[in-house]
Parts: sequence; C-alpha cells; structure tokens
Amino acid sequence: MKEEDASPLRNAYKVRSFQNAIKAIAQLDHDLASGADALKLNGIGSSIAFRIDLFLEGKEYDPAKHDVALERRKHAVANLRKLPGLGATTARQLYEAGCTSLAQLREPRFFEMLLPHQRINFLYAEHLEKPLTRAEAESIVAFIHEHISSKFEIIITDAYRRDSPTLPHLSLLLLHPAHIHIPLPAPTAHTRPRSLLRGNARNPFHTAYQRRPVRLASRLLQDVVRPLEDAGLLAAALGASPARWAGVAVRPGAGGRWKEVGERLRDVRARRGGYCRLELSMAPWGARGAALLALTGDVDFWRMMRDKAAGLDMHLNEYGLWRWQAKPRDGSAPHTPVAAEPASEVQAKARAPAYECDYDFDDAEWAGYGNGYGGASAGASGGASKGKGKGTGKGKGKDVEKDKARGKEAEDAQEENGYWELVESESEERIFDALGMEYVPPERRNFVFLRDKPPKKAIA
DNA sequence: TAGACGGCGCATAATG
DNA sequence: CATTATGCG
DNA sequence: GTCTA
Repeated sequence: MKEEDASPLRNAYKVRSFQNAIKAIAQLDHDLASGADALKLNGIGSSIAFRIDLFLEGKEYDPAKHDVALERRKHAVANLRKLPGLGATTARQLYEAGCTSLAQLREPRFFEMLLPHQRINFLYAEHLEKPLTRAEAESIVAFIHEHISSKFEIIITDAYRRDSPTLPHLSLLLLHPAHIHIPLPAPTAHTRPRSLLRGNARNPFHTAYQRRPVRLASRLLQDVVRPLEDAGLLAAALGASPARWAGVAVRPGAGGRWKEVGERLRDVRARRGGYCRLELSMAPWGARGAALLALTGDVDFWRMMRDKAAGLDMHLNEYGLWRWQAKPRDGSAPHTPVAAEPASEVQAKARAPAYECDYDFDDAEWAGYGNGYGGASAGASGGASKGKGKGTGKGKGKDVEKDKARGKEAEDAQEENGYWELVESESEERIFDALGMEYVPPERRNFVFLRDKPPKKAIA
C-alpha cells in the first residue's frame, strides 16, 4: 500500500499526511485487516482508510478518473520547480498564466514573471548543471590570481577540498592580510539554539544591512569582483554582499586556455562558451580555520560540528569558536583576554575589536540584525566607527509589535549579562581540539562519516 | 467546520 | 532611505 | 490529506 501512496506531490500538507500514515502503518507489528482497522491509527482518516480497503480488495485506485486536470497541473508545477530558486509560488503563478514547462520560460511573457536570479538560473541552466573538473577549477583560480592583488590568498573549498573528482560548482575562500575584523556573534546566539537537524541552507559571511556605499566599498567587491568583471570572467551575479559573492563565471577553454579579454567580453555578452557557478567568500585573516571548516564540510558535517559546540555550551560559526562569558553583577567586565597561544600581530588586531564590547547598541549598525548565527555586527565597526555612537540613531527599539518587543528586551538583557569570548578561530586542528574531537580530514567531512562514526548523534 | 499543518534566516520586492 | 512583506530553501 | 479547537 505504500506504493499506492508514494506518488502524490501537489499539496505539501497532503504529502505529509501520506507520510504520516505510512509511518503509522510501518510501526505496526501486525498486518492490517481492513480500512476500519487502520482508521483507529493516528494519522489515518476516512480517505486513506477507504483506499486501504480498495487495496485489500485488489481494486485499483485510479487517480486519472478522479482528477485529470489536477494531475496535469502537478506535473507542470513539479517540472517548473526544477529550476533553482523557483518555488511553489512562482510555479503556481506561471501555471495559472499558461506556462506548463521549463522550455516555455523562453517566452517573454513568462520570462518577465521571473525574478532576476531566477532568470539567470534559467538562462545558464544547462551550463550550471554541468559539474566542473578539478583542472577547470584550478585554471579559474590561476586566472583570478593573475587579475587581482597578489596579497590575496585563494583556497578552493567545498567538494574540491573534500577530494571529489567533480565539483557541482566552484567555491573559493579569499583571505587578505588587511582584512582582519572578526565580528561578534549575536548576543543571543547561545540562548537560541537553532534547529540543528533541518532548515537553513548554508550561507556564511552574511553581513547585516548596510547602506549602499558601505556595501559597495567592500574589499571583495572592489578589489576582486570588479577586476574580474573587467577581465571578462564574470558573466552574471546571483547575489553580492560585502563578504560574499555568487554568480556565473566563464569556464576555461579546452586545455585550460583563456581567450584574449576583448573576445571573452564579447562572448560573455553573447552568452557564448561555457559557464559555471562561482562562489566567493571573504574571511578575516585570523579566522582561516573557522572559515575553512564552514566552507569545507558538507552541510551535515557542519551542522554536526555546531551541534557539538552547542552541547559544550559554546557557539561555532564561520568566524570562530566562541564561549559565553557572563559578566559579574556589578557590570565591571572581567578583563580576561583569552590569548591561549601567542597571537601574531595581525591576529591580535583582528581580535581586539571582538573583546571591546563597547558598542553603542543603539547604533544603526545593530538594528535589523537577525536572530541567528553569523549575522550580527556588520563589519562597519572595524575600528573607526566605534567610539562615536549614533549614525542615524533610532536603530532598534521603537514601537515594535508585542512579540518582537519582547524578543528585543530579552536581547538587551543578554547584552548586559555577558559577552562572547573567542576561543579559537585560526586553526581547524585547534577547533577540533577545543571541541574534544579527533581531527577529521576534509575528505571525510561528509554524510558517510556521520553515519559510520556517529559522534554523538542528535538525530532523533 | 474552519484553520493549522515548522520555524527561521536570507535576498529581494513592496511600502512607508 | 529605512522598514516591512514575501518567496525560498 | 488529517487533526483539533
């Protein structure tokens, strides 16, 4: 009877209902005698009970008889949703406008319904589906090295670092000795453990809202993305923020050959040649280890690491491993800098701002940061903007609705109760160590590792 | 019988 | 320009 | 689709 139920996928809640029903039946230690028998189970209602009867009597359930139109719509929507970034809502709108397949998105009336990133994903769809070879990845990195300052260090992360022979896309970590500010986690990071088993796709190096000029002034955008655009490597952007850029890049020709700039720019304009997805992440110089961890392990492994940290009452993000230090009641900050190991000069500079918790929390920089990990301090507090509070003022507070107001109050209280202390961020090895784990080499940071060697396993 | 059915952070659009 | 709403995963 | 208020 599972086969009976396995197919439908139109209404998310309906699908879940079927899943629940299947689970309920699977947990039984005996066979079902009838639909009425099944009806007693939690998760099985009249409709599924009826279909169980049909099944037991050997009759077929014929969906076509029930609803041809629905079936057709289901297929169309499922097809449309294959495009990354195109979800249920857009798919439905497209279908209602008469679009029944991905191919039809070519038609202007449908194409215009797409958001910018959806358009790019569509236009480059065949290219982006094609994995890269390691040689292609290396060739692109060499190209980038030739077109940006030699002070940048570039590390290929993700699947490449895990020794995978092919890469779904190219993910690069960039480091620059002058890029050193390590932002603090949100004050509430430890009191709001994320759901560790599901949810957010990985999106490290996010920064809170910044004014346009500030955003565009980032070293990544100015000194990396800009020259690469000029060099004709980048064909389209899917998203750009101060420490992160994602988009479409040109692939090298056969044998890792690159054409001359002018020709490449013409190719890009005409969308000739091969393309791939490229992701650039800019990490603070002293946060190399944490950044590598965040960008190398697959999603499951990274989630496991963060879970591990949470279990030890710490907080792990792409900037480092943090421990919450409660402040004594009188408010005098316990001046206990970590510095477990001798820090290089740059490092010291990188860390310094992290411990000076003298932010003006009413400053606009802090307004609007989310509740989660990774966000918080917009890099703007690098040094200069620190002492002089007030930008546009007003920042947070205000008359938010009850719910949010409560949350904010809690946050304010948190801020006074302590601060985040950076335990380790420079070396992967030492982060593993601080978490009480054996070092796991990149090629083993994957789902198989988690399954074969359950570290602690929160998987309920 | 109507409404819930997971919750959250991000990017972008819409709105003030 | 800043905040809120929506789509997405 | 089912469950609950």
